Amino acid sequence: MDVHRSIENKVITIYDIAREAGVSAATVSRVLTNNANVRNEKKQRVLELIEKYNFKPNAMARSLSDTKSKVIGIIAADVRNPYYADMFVACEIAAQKAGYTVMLCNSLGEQIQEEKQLEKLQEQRVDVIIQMGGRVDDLVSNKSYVEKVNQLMNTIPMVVTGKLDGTQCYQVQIDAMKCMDLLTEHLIELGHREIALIGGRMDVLSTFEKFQRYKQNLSKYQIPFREDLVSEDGGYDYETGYTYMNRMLGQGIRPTAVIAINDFAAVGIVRSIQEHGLCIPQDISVVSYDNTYVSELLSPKLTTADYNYESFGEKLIETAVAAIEGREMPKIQLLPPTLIVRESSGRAPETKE
Amino acid sequence: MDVHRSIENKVITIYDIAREAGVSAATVSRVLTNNANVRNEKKQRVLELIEKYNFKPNAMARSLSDTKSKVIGIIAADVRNPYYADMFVACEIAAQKAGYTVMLCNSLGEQIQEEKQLEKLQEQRVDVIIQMGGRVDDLVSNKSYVEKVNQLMNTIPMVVTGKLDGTQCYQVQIDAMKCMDLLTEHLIELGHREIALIGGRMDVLSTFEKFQRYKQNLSKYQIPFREDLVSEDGGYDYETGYTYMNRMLGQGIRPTAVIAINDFAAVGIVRSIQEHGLCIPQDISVVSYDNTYVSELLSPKLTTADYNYESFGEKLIETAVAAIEGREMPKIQLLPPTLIVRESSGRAPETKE
DNA sequence: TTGAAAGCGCTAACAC
DNA sequence: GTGTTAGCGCTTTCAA
Repeated sequence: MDVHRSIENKVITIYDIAREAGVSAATVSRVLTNNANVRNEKKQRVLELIEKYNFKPNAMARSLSDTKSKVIGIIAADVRNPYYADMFVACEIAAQKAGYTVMLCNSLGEQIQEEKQLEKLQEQRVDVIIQMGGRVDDLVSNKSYVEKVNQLMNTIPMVVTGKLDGTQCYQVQIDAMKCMDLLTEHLIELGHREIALIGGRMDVLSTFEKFQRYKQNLSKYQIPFREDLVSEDGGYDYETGYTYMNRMLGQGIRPTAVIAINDFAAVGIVRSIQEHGLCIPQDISVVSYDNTYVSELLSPKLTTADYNYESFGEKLIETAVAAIEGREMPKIQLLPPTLIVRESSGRAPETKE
Repeated sequence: MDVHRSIENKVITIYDIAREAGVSAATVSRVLTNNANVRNEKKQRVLELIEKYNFKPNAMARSLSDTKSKVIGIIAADVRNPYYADMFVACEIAAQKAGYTVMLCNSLGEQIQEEKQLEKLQEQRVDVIIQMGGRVDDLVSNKSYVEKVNQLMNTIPMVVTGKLDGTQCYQVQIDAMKCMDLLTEHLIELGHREIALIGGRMDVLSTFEKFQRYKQNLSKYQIPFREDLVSEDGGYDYETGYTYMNRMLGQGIRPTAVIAINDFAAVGIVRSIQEHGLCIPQDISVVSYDNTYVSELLSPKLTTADYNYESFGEKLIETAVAAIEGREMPKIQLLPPTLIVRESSGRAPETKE
């Protein structure tokens, strides 16, 4: 017994509208979709009734009929991470502009979840799936996931923020190398030559690329690479930054600058440095990736690489919509980051120059 | 021309399965829904084909047929705020357990957006709508929004994290008064008697309640209420905390403790205090609301009121599902907060005792 | 310009 | 147990 659908409140359909307007359901549909001519007089009558009853066409019925749901499925690693939250909201806004609705699923680091989400979105008959984070970040793509996706892509196109080798997913990525260039060049210009790199796992594509680029950049400026200035595999959280920085400082290793793999790691790094009685940026500069709001909350505020989430979202949706419509798009699109200089980076200490 | 649906990859239906299994579509449907007996032999044949073709039933068709979409619409103010992100993820997890999918919309502080989202979710024929933040936070509910919601509730039940006077929405709220009790009692026990309250707007229900309770608690402990220790209407962000604390300290007003309206405001307050050369908690204690991860990132880590997002999400979904099924539920449910003591609160300075 | 009718893919009532 | 049938609410030919 559904209390929310009493007799006087039955949910109304185009047939109800049609009957009262003295036209056929087809005609009501025509004014709804607005892609066929209807005599103005009738159109007005229909419009008034729609208004009167606050009629909203049933999206399920519509998509059943034209096999397009007008919804974009999004799988994110975790929206509680502001990086994904920023991207998701940017996508939502862009999608709305394009006439689409989004449906968000969080995989929360669970590989099984990712596959379940894929299936769920498939059941919902979303028109396209965008995946950000998770398996698509892997340096070497997971075989069974690739198979799953390939199977799915027989019917639903996908766009990812990383890659998925062996699939035809569209890739919209931030230019990780360029990010590293921005950060290292900024530091080197400030006179730094002992630059640490902390956080991140090497089996993550973007991290791996950053690490490679870091080495290239050092050698470009004739700075020797030092094993003791980079963390072995770590994570992307506060703990990672805090632990590695503590270890480094504890061993008497004193870089003049630290590149954190993201804003969270940076927070841990900053805390460790401050607890060691050192000042940022006077003694040590700290820079990072992502430019989430965390970088503005911290004291000092962080110098960080920004991705321009708004245009990232737009590009993602643009690509997704193009994929739906079967229009050609480049398989890989790289987005340029920009550097946001704040308080956490400064000239290298005198003694080091 | 849909490139993703070539001939060999047509999306298959129960009819395809039925034909190949030599049974009727109804039988396939029966094994799908699993709520009618099917001879085991046939069942197996069907199951194998489902597996073979990786068949996923079309959720649109299903909901069209039984007028239940099994999706829960969620309107949040802004998932980029960790408070909402935590709640959303908790809801998503609870919803999945209950066999539901969630659809998230962010209103982003736009009143028009809120109404649009309502309509969109209505079109999607979600089974229930949960709104967290936005108009449901208003101390005095917006007339036209109430009307809109009442209209909607003829067909779709709603549950809100605040209230909507003049509607029959289910309310699942955090006990704001209890929150304030926790914080003030903690501070008073630590010997504080000059307790400031910073941030928040008085036209927001929970803030208003906190403010009232703050006054009650002071009087309960015979502490005089001082106008100069509370901010007039402010916001819920870093700036608010920073600005008000600066003003207070600048005017020579020196509370021994500050209650921030949320973690973000707390960050601004902490920074202001530190910039004035004061120590937390030795000179001034700072406590806040929400226990988002921000409270752990900050230095010192914040003492804050926690809401147990997991059970909040569960309660929200439980109520939503009950509403869908027409089961009785209390119209108002209050969730008890708990106090998380970290580094930012300590005994009041000696001179003040 | 408009209506009749078929169909989108599924569920459920009804027979057998 | 299982098939037949009738919708669910919309869009879209096809005729008129």
